[in-house]
Amino acid sequence: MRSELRKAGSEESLQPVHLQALVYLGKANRYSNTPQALADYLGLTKGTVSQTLLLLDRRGLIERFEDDVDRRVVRLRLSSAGEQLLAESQPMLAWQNATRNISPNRIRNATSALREALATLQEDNEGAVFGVCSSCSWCQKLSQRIYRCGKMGDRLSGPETRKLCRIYAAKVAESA
Amino acid sequence: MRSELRKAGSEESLQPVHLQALVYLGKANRYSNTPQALADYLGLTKGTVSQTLLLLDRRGLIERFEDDVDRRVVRLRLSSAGEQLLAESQPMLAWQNATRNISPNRIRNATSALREALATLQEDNEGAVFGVCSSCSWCQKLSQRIYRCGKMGDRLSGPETRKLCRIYAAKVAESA
DNA sequence: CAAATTCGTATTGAGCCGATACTAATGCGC
DNA sequence: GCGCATTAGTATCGGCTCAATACGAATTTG
Repeated sequence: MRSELRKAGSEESLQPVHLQALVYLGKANRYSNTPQALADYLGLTKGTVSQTLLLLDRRGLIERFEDDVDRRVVRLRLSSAGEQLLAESQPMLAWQNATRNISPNRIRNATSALREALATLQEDNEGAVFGVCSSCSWCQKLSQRIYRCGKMGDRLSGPETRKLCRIYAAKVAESA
Repeated sequence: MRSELRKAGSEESLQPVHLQALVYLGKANRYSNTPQALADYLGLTKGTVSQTLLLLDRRGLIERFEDDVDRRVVRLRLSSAGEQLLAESQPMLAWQNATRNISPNRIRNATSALREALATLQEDNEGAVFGVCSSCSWCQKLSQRIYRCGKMGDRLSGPETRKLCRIYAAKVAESA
């Protein structure tokens, strides 16, 4: 994975951590597109992440804009150049390819086991727990296409419930 | 994982990569305890790894000695201090704990799927393929406790067949 | 409104990392 | 035996990540 990331990044002369940041920003929902959330996700300090974002901004790969409500926080978004770079280099593609010889069923089973292990690991670490809305205990389905976050009280579109959130709360009573 | 490794290392003021190197050296068999093998394993250049080893040597965590046959190669071994540090910090312990709520059967299935994905990934990368002797196609069982590496022609003890090898060749005909 | 807290930034220093150049040992062809 | 290419490892240099610290600005609390 280290080699893979370094190779993918070197073609654009980006460091591994820059690619990881871009990947994250491409998946972060409205509650999670801030420098602090990215720092929690990457396990780095906010100062370090601030430097990373400075670089990505200079390269025109992300856009930064103020939050309307709390004018301290900065919202982050992939620029079109950033999305294009991500689509071209596809750092995760190698992993998808690596599973081509494995049956979908085994992949599903392995994925769910790993997801559980990750949740436990994150809890042990008392670190931020990230997850997608669709498996979050706060997520409510209002109608065919409208969801709602019970924690924040906002309505969410279907696509947004497939994004990554920093205030994720795992559903309990999964397995013994 | 990044946080975990950084935290475990910071207690000894070691960087993540240093711990990874120690973990590797604790698992590498007689064909794989060289700087070059470590570089392949970590996906770093030999020059970079040379620096890492210099540091680990200064700290007394590893021992370096010449190979008898080829006097260019350097053999690496954990010192007792290195083994102790590894046993205390146990960078992998967090992962084991994270799987405590998952049934052994699911863990086995997930592990085998991941192992397959890793092999495919390594082949795609044309990188070094590492694996343990027990699942290597070169490994022959001579008797109850004696094995043999068909590639190198050496006899191997039972414990050694559970170590990590750089000249690993995956068994074919596993699944479609 | 003052104090404490939180989000983000700027700066500094330690140290990883790759690139390059180098030495030394081995193997190949003669 | 004697060049030539190859391989294992080291030394040096510059770019850059990263944590620590300090700071400014906005928000919250009492």
